[in-house]
Amino acid sequence: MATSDTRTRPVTLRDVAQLAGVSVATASKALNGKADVHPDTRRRVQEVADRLAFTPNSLARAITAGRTGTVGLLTHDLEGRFSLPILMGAEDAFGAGSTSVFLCDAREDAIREQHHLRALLGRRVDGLIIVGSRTDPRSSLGPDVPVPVVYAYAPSDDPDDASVVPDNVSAGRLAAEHLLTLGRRRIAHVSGDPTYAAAQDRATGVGQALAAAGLEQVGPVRFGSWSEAWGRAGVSAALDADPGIDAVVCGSDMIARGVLDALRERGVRVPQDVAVIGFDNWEPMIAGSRPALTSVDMNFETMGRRAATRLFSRIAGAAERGVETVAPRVVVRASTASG
Amino acid sequence: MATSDTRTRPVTLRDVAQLAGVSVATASKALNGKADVHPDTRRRVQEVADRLAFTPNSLARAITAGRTGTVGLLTHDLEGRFSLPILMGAEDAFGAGSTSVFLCDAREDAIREQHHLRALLGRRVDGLIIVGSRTDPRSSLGPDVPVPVVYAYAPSDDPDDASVVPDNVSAGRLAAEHLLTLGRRRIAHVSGDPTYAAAQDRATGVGQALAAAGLEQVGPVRFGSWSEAWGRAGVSAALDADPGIDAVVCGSDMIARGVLDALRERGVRVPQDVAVIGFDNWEPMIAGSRPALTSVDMNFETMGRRAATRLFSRIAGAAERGVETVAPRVVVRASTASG
DNA sequence: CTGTTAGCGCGTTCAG
DNA sequence: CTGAACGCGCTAACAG
Repeated sequence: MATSDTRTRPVTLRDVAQLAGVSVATASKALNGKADVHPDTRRRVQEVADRLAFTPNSLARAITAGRTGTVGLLTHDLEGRFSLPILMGAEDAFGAGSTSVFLCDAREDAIREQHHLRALLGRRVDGLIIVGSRTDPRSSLGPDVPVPVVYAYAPSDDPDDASVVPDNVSAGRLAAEHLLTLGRRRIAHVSGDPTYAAAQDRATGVGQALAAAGLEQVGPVRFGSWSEAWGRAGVSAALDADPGIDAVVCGSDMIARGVLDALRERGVRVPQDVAVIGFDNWEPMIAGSRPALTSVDMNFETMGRRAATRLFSRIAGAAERGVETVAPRVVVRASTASG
Repeated sequence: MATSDTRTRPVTLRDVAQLAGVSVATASKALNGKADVHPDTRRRVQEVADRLAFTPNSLARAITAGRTGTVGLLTHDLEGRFSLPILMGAEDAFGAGSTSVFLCDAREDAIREQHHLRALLGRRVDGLIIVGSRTDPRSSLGPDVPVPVVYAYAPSDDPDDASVVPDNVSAGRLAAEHLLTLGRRRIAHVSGDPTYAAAQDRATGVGQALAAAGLEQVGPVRFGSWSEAWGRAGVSAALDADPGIDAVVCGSDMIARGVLDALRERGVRVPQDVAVIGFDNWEPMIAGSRPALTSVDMNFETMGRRAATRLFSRIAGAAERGVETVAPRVVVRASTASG
């Protein structure tokens, strides 16, 4: 039957050369746009290659080139909230085609990380992007990895490594400044798990902005967990303590979602009575919120692009080290609409 | 120290052999556990390899082996809702280590798909998994792809291809049967975009279960969009038309989330007055819902494992063709708790 | 302009 | 038990 040739050996350059009646070297030069090939010859070779659907074997090419045109993306972010945008940014930066990305999920497990690391190095990736699951510094892979490494989202604890991280302090500042711009003066902050650097950093940023405006935050930062349930509970506690609150900074969009629900149920109007802002600009949370939620976007795609770009520089031999932050931006929606 | 040469060329088998004072062949045999090597020699080679952190070059190995130990996962699912669980299932099935996965995002774009396809084939992947963004059949890559292909989530329109898809008809049936088990008899169905096969299939399943129980659905299937807003609007319309509804099947967890909110705001108690069930068991939606949402899990990870397993069979030469469905399961939570 | 030769890193014969 | 030689697919350097 037709499937007899199931294992059709892929077409090689040799096949093309043979059918075009030239040597492999000539065929190679013709297809790679090198000089010193007669136009006619080039065209003929090109034609045959197309007809045979010839795909050059990158592996063989890699042997001599010394580079495989492949990078590894080793993530610990199970759900892909950070790693997918980063992957997309990286794909963009690498320019479709010349570089491909191996994605491995280490699931917060050092053993698995080690394992994938070996697998990736064995496949001779040209470089590695390591994505953490929180913004707290993580242990460096060390200087003995034979390829350049860039850490994304979670920085390496070794300042000599290259890291690209979101700027949560700026994000906090931006959030508070946005509320201040609207004329809000009695601002509370309901955040998530206080063991997360992201929670602390955002709180720091909020504090800076308020201090700069000569204001004090209404009540302490109410830390809890990264959940809607906590958002509901946290804002209730805040309102009970200080009914005069006119804005709430929420540690994440999920928390904001809970805050919005609780406010609505208490009959507090958003944004007229209280303005609400979240962090992450996470579509699934934003989409259903009432009113539509203003949020600080951490620009993960940019982070991916930057990580990829820095990795490229390092692959090319540049020194590239230290932590680079990615500036966030406020996406304004109804929950802080002026008026 | 050694790190002076930043671009430390990866250690090759030759290096190991030299330092161990043996030939490459001996080193190879020693490290690969082949017979006919003196135990002492083996140990010495092993030691040197460890000391040098030698990682065998899979690329070179692939040359002779004819297989690269690499598969491509080409997805159109931007957000990773399907492709990430599938990736994880695939990683599991491949057994950590021997096989790595190239993940590419084609973003619903045929050009990009073609492009990534070439890149993957050029890297000589042993096989491909193609993940669609909806369960509607997609055009086959055709028989000319030189490696085995398995389609996941979206089946190929060519029955000779191998596909692994969620069983949405069963899912609909399971959902309705679950409600029937609870004693609910007046069941409405609020679903999403009717152009999606998933919406139609789930509706079909619901209809089958009701018919089998000798019941009629309360009102038509209310199609709309895959959004919370539509969930709120849809259930309101349903209730206005038929106040006696005692259960609602929701086309997705997002819709269910909207339905729950609308019911609560109307003073309808869940599950006492109306039971609610969704589809997908999507954690971000489930987490914040009040009460906790019962949902039909489509078992994406299983889908990934099955896709990987079938791909393996095909790589090994098996015939493997046709569409395989993955059975869903109901995850019961408070929104349908009995009592 | 084109063909020949060498070699990349590794596994695999096949002689020693 | 060991080592030299071959080949995988391709490109670079050199001859013609």
